[in-house]
Amino acid sequence: MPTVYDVARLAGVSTATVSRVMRGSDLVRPVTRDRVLAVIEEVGFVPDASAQGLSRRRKEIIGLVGLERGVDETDIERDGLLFVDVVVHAVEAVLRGTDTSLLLSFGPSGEPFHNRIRALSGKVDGLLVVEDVLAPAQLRALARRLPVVAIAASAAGAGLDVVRVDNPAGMRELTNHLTGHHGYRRLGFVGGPRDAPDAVERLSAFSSAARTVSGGTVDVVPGGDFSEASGRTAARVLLGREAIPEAVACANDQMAIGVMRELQRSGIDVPGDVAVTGFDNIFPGRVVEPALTTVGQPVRDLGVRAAARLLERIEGSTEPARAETLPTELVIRRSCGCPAEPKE
Amino acid sequence: MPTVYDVARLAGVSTATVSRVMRGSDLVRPVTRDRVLAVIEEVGFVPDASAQGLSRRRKEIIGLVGLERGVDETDIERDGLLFVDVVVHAVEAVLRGTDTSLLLSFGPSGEPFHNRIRALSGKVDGLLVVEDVLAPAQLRALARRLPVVAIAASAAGAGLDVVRVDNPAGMRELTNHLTGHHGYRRLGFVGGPRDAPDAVERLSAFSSAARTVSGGTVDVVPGGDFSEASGRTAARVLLGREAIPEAVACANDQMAIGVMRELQRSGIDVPGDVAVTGFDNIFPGRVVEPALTTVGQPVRDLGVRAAARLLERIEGSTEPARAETLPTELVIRRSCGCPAEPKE
DNA sequence: AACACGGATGTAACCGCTTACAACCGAGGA
DNA sequence: TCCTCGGTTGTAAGCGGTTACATCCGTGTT
Repeated sequence: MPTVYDVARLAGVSTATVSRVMRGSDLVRPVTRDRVLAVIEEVGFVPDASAQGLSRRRKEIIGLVGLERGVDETDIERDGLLFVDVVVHAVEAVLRGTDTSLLLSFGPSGEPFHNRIRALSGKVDGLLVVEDVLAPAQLRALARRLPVVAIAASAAGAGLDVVRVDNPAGMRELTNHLTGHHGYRRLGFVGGPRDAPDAVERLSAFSSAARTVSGGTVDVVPGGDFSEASGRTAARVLLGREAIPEAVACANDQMAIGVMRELQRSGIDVPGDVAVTGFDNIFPGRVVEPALTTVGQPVRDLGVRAAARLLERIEGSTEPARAETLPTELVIRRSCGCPAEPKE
Repeated sequence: MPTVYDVARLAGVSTATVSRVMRGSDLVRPVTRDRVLAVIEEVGFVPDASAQGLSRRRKEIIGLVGLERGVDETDIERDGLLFVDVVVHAVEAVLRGTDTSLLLSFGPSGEPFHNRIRALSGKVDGLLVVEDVLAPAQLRALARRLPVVAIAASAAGAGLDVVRVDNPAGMRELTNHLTGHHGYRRLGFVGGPRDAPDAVERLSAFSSAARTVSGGTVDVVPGGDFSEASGRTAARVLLGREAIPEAVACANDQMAIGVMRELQRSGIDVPGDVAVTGFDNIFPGRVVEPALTTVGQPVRDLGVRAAARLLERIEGSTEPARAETLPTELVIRRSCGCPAEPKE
């Protein structure tokens, strides 16, 4: 691999000049610049990022760490992809306008992954942390070492930048639709993983909203893992109850799809006998039968805002840390009992 | 940020010893090691990866570059996620057992992205290239600079490691099912992007297989972009034909779903009037009505094998470059005209 | 003609870690 | 007692860029 020294020698200049050309400095005579560029092109010189990073104290890399949920490989392949991947693509899109790249790492929360993240922190200029991969204390320790922005994390706590979605508002809106517009009273809820703050927030918002209407009851099936399979399991649990709720809300769309399919398999009509709703507004929810009523969240924006914020921090922004909450949107389709939408 | 020098001073040893402790060398007296570790823990020392990389000539980072297709952000969010993301997760899973991390970058093929990749090559020890992001010549130039493994690339050409899927075999098997088992003769095909070698291979395999049966004709609608929306567009094109094919195969599942939905919207029964099939076996294909008959490909394995191969190359393996072809699997569900599967 | 000045270029120190080699130390052997 | 030897630790030279500072050179001044 050619180095600046090789280029300098071949172009008959010093390494300083080569470096100046690479970085686009304007105090190089055009004729010199061209000579250097020609050599660079000829030998295919690409600067070593480690050397640059060491010298400039800037690696031009940010990291993103998130949870890897499915234990079953097939699950990962089929179900687990949506949330974090959308965030990744959004972040990458923001980075496309800069010189920095995205390093990523997934893992199950726990000691080994924590160590991995620690080592990773030596490779990057800043870190995006998705959901609760780290305990609050660990997160805070990390944030002392380098800029950190949390995405969809519960640890809104003091002095941390967080970007998240307004789960309570979305859930309230959905609940009002179910209890107000449709008049359902006996409600059910299929919960998600405990380490997903989103899931926790959704459940509590649903419960409290549901209980404000007179006669509203909530039958909670906890402990899903956001997969379609766990939705089916939850449906079986509900089928074993004395009375099945009139409407079942789920902590995310995939579980909702699982619930619907399992109910249908048992001859129950959705939404005729039981209404089912999701949360997230992912693609499959549009194509299932009946189409899924859900709450849409601006996942992509989540990534965009978090990336932008992190870049500012890396640039040295010192404005106080702040939690940014993005709005959700109720998406009414047919699984709640509403008629088919006119459009489409 | 504390450095080895700080740690060395505080522990009363030399930087060499600190380094030896960090790297787990066995020629450090246990008592010394413990003292050093205590200091490391206390000051929260994390080695700077740039300095390590420079010194060791190893960055412990590999890159993955792939195409970003959807121009429309919404499309990306809803449709575009599956193939490359599965690969990413698979690669990441392999890396989890090592000290190396994954750097990734997406972009539309073209000059700007090529430059980005070039710069990126200074940050990594090796590169995974998904589909045809680069022209063969560029790919080859890259491969001269550092280890490269191509995934699902057409450039099987000389001297390049490639891991891919046996599209022709899968397509042949599917075609045989349609023409043999079901006896369809007037066939249609909805093609994918020209820069997706998979799409190209699938089309040509389908065409040649279909034409080997007597009376087999193929009505090709080219130029889809793998999105559901482009499937709908293709369906509209087919609806404008004098005669709609008896069976329409699509270059991927998402387009197949689009085709089905658009046909159904026009009152056409699938599979009663027209059979539709996909390719990929993604999650939504299982939940649509009718469930989609498709060809499953081991996307995850693609990532796993490619990552493993790249790591070997980085370790210095000099065995000759080789193309590895993974098998596909016919997944029969209902959209081809077969009755519902007994199980599930 | 001597001199000041500013633009272009070169010199060399430094970024933080690794590692070849040197130095040191205590124990065992002659 | 002196030497050898193996195990432990220290010294210092890189790794490949960047950049503060020094140097050089051609003009314009006086």
